[in-house]
Formats: sequence, C-alpha cells, structure tokens
Amino acid sequence: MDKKLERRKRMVKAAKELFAEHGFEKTTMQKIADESGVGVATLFRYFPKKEHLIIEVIKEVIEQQVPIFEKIIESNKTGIEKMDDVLTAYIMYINEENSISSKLLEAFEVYIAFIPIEVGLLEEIHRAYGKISGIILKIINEGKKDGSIQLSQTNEVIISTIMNMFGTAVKKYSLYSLIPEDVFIAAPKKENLIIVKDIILSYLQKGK
Amino acid sequence: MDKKLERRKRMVKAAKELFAEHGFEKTTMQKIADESGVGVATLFRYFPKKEHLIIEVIKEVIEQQVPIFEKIIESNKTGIEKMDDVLTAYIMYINEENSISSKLLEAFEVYIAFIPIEVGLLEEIHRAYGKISGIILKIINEGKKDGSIQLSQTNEVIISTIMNMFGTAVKKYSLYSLIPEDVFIAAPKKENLIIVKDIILSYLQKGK
Amino acid sequence: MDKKLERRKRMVKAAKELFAEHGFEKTTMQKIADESGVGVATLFRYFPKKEHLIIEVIKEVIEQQVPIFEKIIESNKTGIEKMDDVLTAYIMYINEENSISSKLLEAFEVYIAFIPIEVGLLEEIHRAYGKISGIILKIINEGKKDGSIQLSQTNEVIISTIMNMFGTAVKKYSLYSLIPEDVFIAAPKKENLIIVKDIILSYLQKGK
Amino acid sequence: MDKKLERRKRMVKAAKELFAEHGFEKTTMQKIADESGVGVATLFRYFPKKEHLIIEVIKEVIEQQVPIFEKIIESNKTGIEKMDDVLTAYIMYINEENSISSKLLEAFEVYIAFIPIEVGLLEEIHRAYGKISGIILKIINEGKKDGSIQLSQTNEVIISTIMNMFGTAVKKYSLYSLIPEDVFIAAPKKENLIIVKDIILSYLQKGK
DNA sequence: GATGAATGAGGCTTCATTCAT
DNA sequence: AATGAATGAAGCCTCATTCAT
Repeated sequence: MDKKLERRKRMVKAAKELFAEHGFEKTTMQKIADESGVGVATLFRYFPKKEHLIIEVIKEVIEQQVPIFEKIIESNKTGIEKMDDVLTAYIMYINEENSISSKLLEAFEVYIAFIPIEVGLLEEIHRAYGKISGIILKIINEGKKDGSIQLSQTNEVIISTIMNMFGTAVKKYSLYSLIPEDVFIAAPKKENLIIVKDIILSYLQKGK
Repeated sequence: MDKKLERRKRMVKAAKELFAEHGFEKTTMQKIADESGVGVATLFRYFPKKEHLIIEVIKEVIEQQVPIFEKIIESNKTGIEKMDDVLTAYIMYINEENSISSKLLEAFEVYIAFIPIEVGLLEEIHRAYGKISGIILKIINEGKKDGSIQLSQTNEVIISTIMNMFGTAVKKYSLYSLIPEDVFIAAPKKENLIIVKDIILSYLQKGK
Repeated sequence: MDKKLERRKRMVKAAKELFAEHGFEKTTMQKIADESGVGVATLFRYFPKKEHLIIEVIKEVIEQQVPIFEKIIESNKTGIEKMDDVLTAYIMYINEENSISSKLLEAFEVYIAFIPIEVGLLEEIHRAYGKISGIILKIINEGKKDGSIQLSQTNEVIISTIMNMFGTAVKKYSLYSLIPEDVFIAAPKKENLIIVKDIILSYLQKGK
Repeated sequence: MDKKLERRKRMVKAAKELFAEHGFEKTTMQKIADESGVGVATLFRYFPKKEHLIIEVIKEVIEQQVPIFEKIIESNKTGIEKMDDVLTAYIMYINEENSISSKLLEAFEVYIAFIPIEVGLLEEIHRAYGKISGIILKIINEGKKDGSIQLSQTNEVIISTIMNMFGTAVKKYSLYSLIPEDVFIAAPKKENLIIVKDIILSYLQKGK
C-alpha cells in the first residue's frame, strides 16, 4: 500500500524534473513514465490526463514552500524580522535546487493563461497559494501589533502588490538561472534583490 | 510591391492574435495561414520555420513600443517627469489592446527558457530590447543632470532592478487580464501599480 | 508474443511489396501501414525511421538467400558442380517470385549511392552480404582442393569480378522483368545468361 | 536566339550535376533553376515536367557518348582492335569526370523501373541507345569480315550479353566511385575490368 | 518571354490516450 | 493492478507546378 505512494511520488518527481528541463508541452508522458520506472499505462492510471499531472506537480511545488513560511511564523521574532526572513527565503530560492520550483511556477502561470483548465483543478492550486499569502498576511498583522511594522489600511494593498512583484521577479530570475549563458534580458540579479528587500523593509517600518 | 508587405503584415497580425489567444505551441501554422488568407506554403515562404514567425511577432511587439518611449524622451519635460511618463505608459498597457503585446512578451520569455533558439534570431530581440532600456537610461541621466533625479552610483542598478520588476508585473498582469474570469492568483491591480509608481518616483527624487 | 513477430513480418512484407512496385521514395509509410493492417504509429514503433524499414527489408532479402547457398555448399558435389549450382541459382532468380528481391537489391544500391545512411545500419547489410561472398569463396577453395577448379592467385580476383558482373546482370534483369512491356534497353535474356554461365564454368575448369 | 540555347544548356548542365549529386527525387526544380541562374518558371517553360528534364539530361548523356564510338569506328584499325578501343573507352569512364554520366545512367535505369513514363519520352532514349549498340554491331561485323573476329551466329547474342554486363559493371562502379569511403559492396575494380576485357577479346578472336 | 510569388496536396513523424494481456 | 503495444489525429514542413506581373 505504501508502495503505491512511493510510486506516485516517483512519477511526480520525474515529471517535475522533466517539466523543468523541457517545459510542459515538450515533455512526453512516455518519457515521464520511463524516468519513473513505470509503464505509461500506469502513469495514466494515476493521472488520467497529462494536465492532472501538471497540476499535481505544481501543487506539490507550492505546498512544499508552506512549511518554510510556517517555520518562520512560528519563531519568536518580531513581525518585521519575520518579514525579513520571508523575503530572504524568496531570494534564497534563486540559487538553490528549488530554483527549478520557481521556474516551474513561472512556466505554469503562462501555461494556464493559454490553456483552459478544469476549474476544479485550479481550485487546488488556489488553495495552496492561499495558504502562503495567508501566512504573510498574518505576519504583517503581527508586526502591526508588536509595533515593528507601520502600515495604513491603504498601504496594505500596496505591500501586497510589492510582495507580488518581488515574488514574480524571483520566479522570472529562476527561469533563466539554469541556463548557462546569459541568454536573455535583464533578469534581476541577486545582489539587487537584496537591496530591494531592504527598501521594502524600511518602507514597512517607517510606514513611509 | 506594396502587396507583398501588406501580405506579410497580415500574416504577422494573424500570428500575433492567434499566439496571444492560444500560445505559441498550440497555434498551428495552418491556422495562421488560414486566418491570413494565404496558403501554408506561402506562410513558410516568408517564415521558413515557425520559430522565425514567433521571433518576428515578438520583435514587432517590442519595436512597436520604441516610438512611445522616444516620444517621451523628446518632450520638454524634466527627467523625473519623463520617468513618470514612462511608468505611466507601462501601466497604460494593461488595459489597452496592447495588452496582448505584453501577454506575448511574457509568454515568449517562458518559451525561450525551454526551447533552444538559434542565437542569431535572439540577437534581433536583444537589440530591440536594448533600444528601450537605452532610452530609459538616457532619461535617468537627463534627470540627474537637470537635478530632478537624485541617484548614487550604487542606486542606479537598484532602480534598474525595480524598473524591471515593474515591467514584469505589467506583463504578468496582462497575461491574465484577457481572461474573463479572474482565474488566477494575485495579479497586480492597476490602482496598486499606480501607487507603486509613485513610490518609485519619490525614491528617485529623494535619492532614497 | 508470437503475434508481435507476425505483425512485424506483415509490415516488412507489405513494405517489400510496395517498395518493389513503386520504389523506396514513392512508397509512403502510411500506405505500408494500411497494407499491413496496422496504424502508422505502430509502424513507426517498429521502425522509427523509414530508412530503418528499408534497411530491414533489404537485410531480409539478402539473408533469405543465404540458406540457398548454404544448401549448395553442404551437398556432396565437387567444387565446380557447386559453382554451377550457384550460378544456376542466380539465374533462377530471374523468373521466380524472388525476382522482386533482386529488383529491390538493385534499387537499394542506387538508393544508398545518393542518400547518406547511418553507418550502423549499413553495417548490417554489409555483414549479410559478407555471408554470401564467404560461401562462394569457400566453394572455390573446395574446388581447388578437389581439383575440379583451376585458378591461379591472380585469376582469383578476376573470377570475383566476373561473378560480380554476373550478379549485377541478374539484378538489372530483374529490375525490368516485372514490367509488362519491354520498356527498356538490352536487359540480358535468360538464355544468354545460361551460356555465359557455361563460359565462366569452362574458364574455371581450364584455369583459362 | 542563341541566348535561348545557351540558357537551355545551362539548365541541363545544372540539372545533370545536381541529379548526379543527390539523385533525381531529392533534387528540386528550384535548386536547378537557382544553379542555372534562371527563374523556376523559366525552367518550367523549357521543361514543363520535371520528368522531361530528367529525360533530356539522360538523352544528352547518352548522345555525348556517340561521337566517341563514332571516332573509333572511323579509324583504320581492324575490327578486333576497334573492339579493344570500345572496351577501353568504357573502362576509361570510370575515372574521368564522365564518371557522373555513368552514375546518372545507372540511376536512371532504376528510376524508370518504378515510375511509369510517357512512352514518347522513352522513345528518344531508346533511339540514342540504339545508335551506340548499332555501332558496336557494325564493328563486330567489320571484324568478322576482316577476319580479326571469329563469331558464330549463336555466339553473337552471347557477346552482346557480355558487352551488356560489361557496361553495367562500369555503371555500377561509377555509382560508388564518387563516394570517398568504400561504402559498399564489391564494386568492380578498374584493374579487374581490364583483365576481363582481355578475356572478352581473346574470346572474340578464337571464337572460343 | 522571363520571373518571383503562391499554393494544395502530401510526406514523415510525434504524442496523448486506449486496449489487451 | 500493471504494463507494453496500438493508434488516429494532428503538426511541421517540402515541392512540383501554376499565376500574375
């Protein structure tokens, strides 16, 4: 019975790696099956549509980030310090092997922009994302309570926008970070992101 | 003679629209040909590989933005005012029909992250992008000269990072703006982007 | 398990017949699939490239000749008698259904003269051909031992040349024998080949 | 007016070279036009079907051999000497640039074995070939008259068969002679052909 | 008369998905 | 339950040939 779960994990892992390397569309179900050491038919038994597998991979990618943020919120630090940790965690993603997670997220966001997906499936993604933004919201509220963060009502939405931009920047960076040559356009550099982080933090403290 | 150019334009236009609607991979050359009112072979005569057509569309999308920025730089305003115009122009992209341009840009950046493209072709894109970033750089320098912008050497890279994030945010927004239902995650809202713009501008003036 | 082999055989058979009728280039994979009663994809599963199928057909054609020559060498006759059998076997090919085998061989030799083929694939053909020429060599040696064949060292290469010419003549003949009208040029006639055979044999006996 | 002929010649020349390099089917009309420095449409004006061009090339190849044989027959030598010259001429073809002519001939013979051609077109080829075999026949008769060749009625057909085989061998050799590596099977070597020539000649003299 | 442009038909090959064991 | 085999639909691209200038 446990074997089934392990099998499933192997499939998702293989899918994740292949998707990250070649993108969703260029990765074939056959290759994923081969890489997982199962037959295609088995792969389809677990994920009746390729789309389901894609969703599953993305869901895991997102959920795997949750504990990181949960650990942050459970610490004894002040709100602003936790916020610092959150942003630092984002930045960390750039170099680590999780880089491919960010890359996948970015790819997925484009993917669903073009291909209509069963709403039910997206719900799951939504929920997973929700957990993370919920945590960040909580941190901000903590900071407001302990006085380390100054934020007016209206500024609250702004900070979410900025956070959003920050996250997107990291994902975009990850998209290219795995490619040896600097193929492309001005992807943000890590050093710069750190400085931007500081700006955001100072903004949060002074309420600007 | 003029007919050839018009034909070519029709093809690129059809490609652009279809790419924007279904993405690069799901759009077939046949459909593009049909939509342009030409035979497939003709389409291939103009663009020997699908990739070439994709590049052409993207190149036009970028280049079509150049005059907008050029007009801004040629005005009589101060550097900071021009910067305001630049950011405003970005934001404008969200609602206008050019929205699909931004969407395509975003999709393209993901596309090339997975599919290796002839270097020669990318060069062209590079060059087109270069024009725009060159203009922005010039504006900043103007602002520094006329005193409307305060920016230390080190801060210069930061501003480019922030600008980058800003541009990415707009593109990401455009990605979903065309989809009726708000399918997805925290795409930045226009109102918020305006506030962020103000933050950036104030940052530029005070040199932080 | 047996079914797979039978399927494969059906495909090769259909390919052989269609190739013999229309040539390699004019025969489409789709037609071969239809004729075999399988889907195209299945055909491609067995032979990932059309070229592979061509090679397979040719390989079988050659190998199918091997037992004929093996039977000859295993008989109790003298070397010269075996040689007679070999040449007669060649001539027989002209009328029999194997005629299409010869035709294919001829077509293939022209095919590879123009289209570069993966070396690995040609190896297989080489090896198959090698078997046959090996047998003939053995027969000649037997004949020299039992005294029925007189052949100096230098004459040995000549006989191989003549044998070669003889084989080629048969193939060339087969090329046209299937066409109803005598479309073409002086293809050798069976009767004449028999006489040439006799000349070769007498040459072998007298050592010229 | 002369220009037209020169144009035509350029087209045929280009076609000949390309056919010899890539075969009939892989050579496109466009490439031939480009190589000739004319437009495709012009090429089609001169040769309304690709087939016509192929025929034309082959016809020229054959006819271009005629004067060689004519020169031989017009000399003052005996029949057997002329026969020697004929066979030597064949062998010469192997190394010379005319090698590509032989290659084309071989390819063409396979070509027409698979693709039905308008009878009218083949007639022309037939006639051209006829000229050559006529000459050889004449030489043999001369030889019989001057006593240098001994040949019974029945042997006459044999010699034509042998000549045929000889010609085919040369063509087959040419097929591969242009390929650097010895890709393929026992193509006859020049040295051997010379010895075979001597055998034929001695056969002709002694009437065997 | 010469030509570049236009094109439909068709070829090879791939892939998500379904069958049969 | 697991799997390899089977497959049709579809995609990219080519080429002989015809138009229009």
